[in-house]
Amino acid sequence: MYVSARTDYAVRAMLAVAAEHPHLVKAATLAAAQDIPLSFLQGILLDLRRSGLLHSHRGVDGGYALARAATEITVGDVVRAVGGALTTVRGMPTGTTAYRGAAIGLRDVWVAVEEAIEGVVDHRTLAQLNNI
Amino acid sequence: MYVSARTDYAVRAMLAVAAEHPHLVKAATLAAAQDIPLSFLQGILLDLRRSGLLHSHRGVDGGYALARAATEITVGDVVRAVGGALTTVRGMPTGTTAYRGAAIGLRDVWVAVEEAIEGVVDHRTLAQLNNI
DNA sequence: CATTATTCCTATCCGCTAGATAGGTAAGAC
DNA sequence: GTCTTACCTATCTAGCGGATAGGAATAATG
Repeated sequence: MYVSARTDYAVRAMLAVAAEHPHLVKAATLAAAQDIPLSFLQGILLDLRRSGLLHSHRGVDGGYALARAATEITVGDVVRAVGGALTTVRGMPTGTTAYRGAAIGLRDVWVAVEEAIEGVVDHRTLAQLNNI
Repeated sequence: MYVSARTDYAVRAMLAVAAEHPHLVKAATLAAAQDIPLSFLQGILLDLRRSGLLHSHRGVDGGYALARAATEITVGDVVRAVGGALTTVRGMPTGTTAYRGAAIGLRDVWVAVEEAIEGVVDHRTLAQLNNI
């Protein structure tokens, strides 16, 4: 059970952007505030923009802002935006793997794990996390 | 959220061994039955033995057997045996990471995710999964 | 309108670890 | 002693984490 650096960084960056809503925040500012390698962060921000979670603007005083309200974005949305599926087993989405023999029942365990994770991340919005 | 190949293989191997309890099962038999690379599986079996989940025996008619009853081994036990901590974020155990600024609340989310996963894997025994 | 500074965007390269493989060593049964 | 099997070590490969360099778009300024 492993949460990748890419996923962790993505949620932290989204929270930092949400805290400044609706103002634009520069990638360099996010990198410094959350201690994230800038170039790596830029690739993550690109994924978040393509997934429709962020809006970007170039030029002087450019930066990133939330594409919709912080109350309408969950942690699960962010995880799926940068990682594809919420949960994977050996790189494959949970539930697509074919088990056989004594391991047939294992598939249901991984599915149950995924549902348990969904129960947490799909009910935590960025707005809730920002109200410390 | 990733389940590594190592973890998936470990649980499948344990289920295959449990199905033959209390007879010894050879590593090559496990590899063929569950379609796991033999050499990779041998390293996993070594971890499971060192963690006290398996008992091994060398020589002719050697192999592996459960160290305790299948009713007393959970999926969580196996996951922890091969992966160290049940859940990690960027390679660090959940709860040990230090967040700051707008991301302070994120730690509690990952902790909640870990507890949700524990609720599943720590209540599924090998015996339950073998009774299909 | 052209220039320029700023910023997002893209492509490429490097180190590390997991996944996977092959070969050699030690222990138990006959 | 010989065979079989677990056990250990070394090696190869692909992908993630991270760094560097440059290109493309935007807005301010003269």
